[in-house]
Amino acid sequence: MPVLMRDVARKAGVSITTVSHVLNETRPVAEDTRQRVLKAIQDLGYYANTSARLLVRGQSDLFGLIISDIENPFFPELVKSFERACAEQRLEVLLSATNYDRSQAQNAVRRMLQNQVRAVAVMTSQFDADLQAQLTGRKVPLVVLGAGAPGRNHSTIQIDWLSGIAEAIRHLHRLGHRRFALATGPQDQVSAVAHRDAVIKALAKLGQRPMRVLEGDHGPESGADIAKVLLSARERPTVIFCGNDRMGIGAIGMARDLGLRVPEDVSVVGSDDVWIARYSSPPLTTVRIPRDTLGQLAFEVLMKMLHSKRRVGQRQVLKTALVARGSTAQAASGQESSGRDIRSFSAEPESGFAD
Amino acid sequence: MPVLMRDVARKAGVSITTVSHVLNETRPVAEDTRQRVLKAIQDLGYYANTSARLLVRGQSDLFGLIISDIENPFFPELVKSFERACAEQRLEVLLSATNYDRSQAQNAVRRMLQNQVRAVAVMTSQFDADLQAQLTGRKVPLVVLGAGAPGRNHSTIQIDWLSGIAEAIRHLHRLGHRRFALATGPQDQVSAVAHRDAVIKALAKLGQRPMRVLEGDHGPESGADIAKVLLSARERPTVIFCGNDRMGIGAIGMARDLGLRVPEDVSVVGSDDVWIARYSSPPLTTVRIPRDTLGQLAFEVLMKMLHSKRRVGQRQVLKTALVARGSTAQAASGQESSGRDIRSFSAEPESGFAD
DNA sequence: GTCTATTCGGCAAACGTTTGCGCCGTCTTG
DNA sequence: CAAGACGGCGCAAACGTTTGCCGAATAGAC
Repeated sequence: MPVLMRDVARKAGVSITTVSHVLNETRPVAEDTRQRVLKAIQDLGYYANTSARLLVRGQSDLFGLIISDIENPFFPELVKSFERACAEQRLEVLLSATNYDRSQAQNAVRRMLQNQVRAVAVMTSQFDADLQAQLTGRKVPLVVLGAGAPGRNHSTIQIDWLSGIAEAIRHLHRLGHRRFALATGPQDQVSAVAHRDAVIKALAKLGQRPMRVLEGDHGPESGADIAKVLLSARERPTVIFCGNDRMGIGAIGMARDLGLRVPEDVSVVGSDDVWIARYSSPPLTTVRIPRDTLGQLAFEVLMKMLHSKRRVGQRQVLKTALVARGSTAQAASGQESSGRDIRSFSAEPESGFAD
Repeated sequence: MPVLMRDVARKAGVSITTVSHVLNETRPVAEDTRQRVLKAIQDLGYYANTSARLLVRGQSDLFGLIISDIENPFFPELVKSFERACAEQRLEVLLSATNYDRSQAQNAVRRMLQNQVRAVAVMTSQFDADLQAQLTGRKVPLVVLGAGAPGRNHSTIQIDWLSGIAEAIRHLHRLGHRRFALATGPQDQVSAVAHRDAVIKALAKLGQRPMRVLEGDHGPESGADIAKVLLSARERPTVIFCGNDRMGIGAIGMARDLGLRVPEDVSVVGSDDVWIARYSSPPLTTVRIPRDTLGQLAFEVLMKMLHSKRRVGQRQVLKTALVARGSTAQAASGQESSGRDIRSFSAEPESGFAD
């Protein structure tokens, strides 16, 4: 039983044209007429039918946001900051998750196109050139966050992992750590590869190499599994550098289960700084990526693309930063020198933990 | 530059009618014609314009879901299970968050109505009778989760806090605990009140009363603040029973900061069983509310309402259950008898921690 | 060969808005 | 008092689909 504009018009004794103009403030209407119309709208609880409006306008008030997984605590904060930025311009957000599945990513794109979003921000690995092209081909401004090669038709906001990770590595190095192990995220995700490479590069700057590199799936269980392997080996690392906070928390839990103390026996570093990192025990040292800024920035980039004639892609870089907390400390003495000269450990990812 | 049905029709050499029928499988089309049309659709990358379709059909393929806050880790799992249930019936989900704000709740309702959702599930305290009426008045099937008085025009799925909480209390009582303190969520939220009442009732069954009841805001900081007050008092509780897991984790952190051991010196219980509860240290004992079932159930209730002529509201109850983990243990001896006869402590909420 | 049944597919009207165009009074100006 | 300007508003065409109705063509029955 929808209430239509004509109902409002009849009740206010005007034409639907006038109602429309009152609603959209798109041409002056005499004050008393205006009041009558507004009253009728109130009384009837009228809302404009979005479909009809969209159909004739050919343009929605929607910005799209495609993420990997709403359950991954990395994303909600991003979603919120993006939504906040949009809300300020009276824009709404159409959210879609890929759940790490290519076909769901395709589905997300379809949703965006069908709902005629004005622009789209994407942060997920399941987003190949084809999917990008489906959007850019329709002239939909697109910004790819975190991963993504720069292209002429879309913008990118890249995460400068190196800044924060180098800071973390220097910090640990100063604390005497020389035996670093790496628990990476799934290496079929661009961002996880970027993270891994940054760690290796930062280590290299200090003349170090990771003892071992093991691949997980970004879930806490995989962090625990990897920690178990690392910590039961003959030569234990003094630092486990994890691909995200959830793996870090899993690693801390496993260390405790193995009777080791964190950070006295082993330091653990996470990545992302999701809220829980502050409340684990010990609180997790991590590399923060500023998600509130990220959402805001993504929005601004899209706005700029919308308003410029030449829809050329921009490229931005967002710095990360070390957040030092309780899960890292001075290296246990007696180990710090022995690890100095590591010879035969591979820096290539080993398998066994990908999902 | 949208691709329209007429583009497809021209390319396939048929009328738009035929294209439509191919698309919707709404009347038989000769196989070769069908193939030509499908090919054209493929080649052009055509997607039906949702607005136009909606406008004529008068009905969308959308189910609405209104939650409080996407950053609250309670909700993502609910969202996902609801989405999964919908996806199986080829329905999409329109998600809106109130962010604990009445005007945003109103906004969410407007979105639902404007997008002509078929049905709506709501789980947030910011949802009064007026908002409900706006939906039910438009004959939109509505199910209210968790809180909500039953009504004739909408369904409810209530959370039976008592089942799980009583289990937890009995468990703790058997372990010798007699000094319970309560860290509740904000008491202007129906669900937080229900939770509190259930705890008090479960205690009463065993002839106990809470030593103190302090009100927080469901955030970890408030859990920490409350723990500080409780644990620095002369008479310490042996159990802090929290309104949700985040407060529980905050409480554990504070206990550690105060030099107390969990669970040896004080047991902490959370509520909800969000994923992080498993990975705190010690892992948090909690009262689980089955969110996957909840989303599924909400969907089924809505479907039933849609398909029955008389849109009368149903009422369901969902049981909770204790999940015993490492944050609870035997009460410290020497305290367990002294708390036996508590006299003068108030069981009414004290103020000072609401946001 | 005619008639009927059946298969296939097009025509055009709706869906609820927005908006260009234009009409009707009233006010201002000389 | 004539004429132009202007404020206030309505008419009707469009937006891209879906779908009831109908026509054309072919096949089958007699």
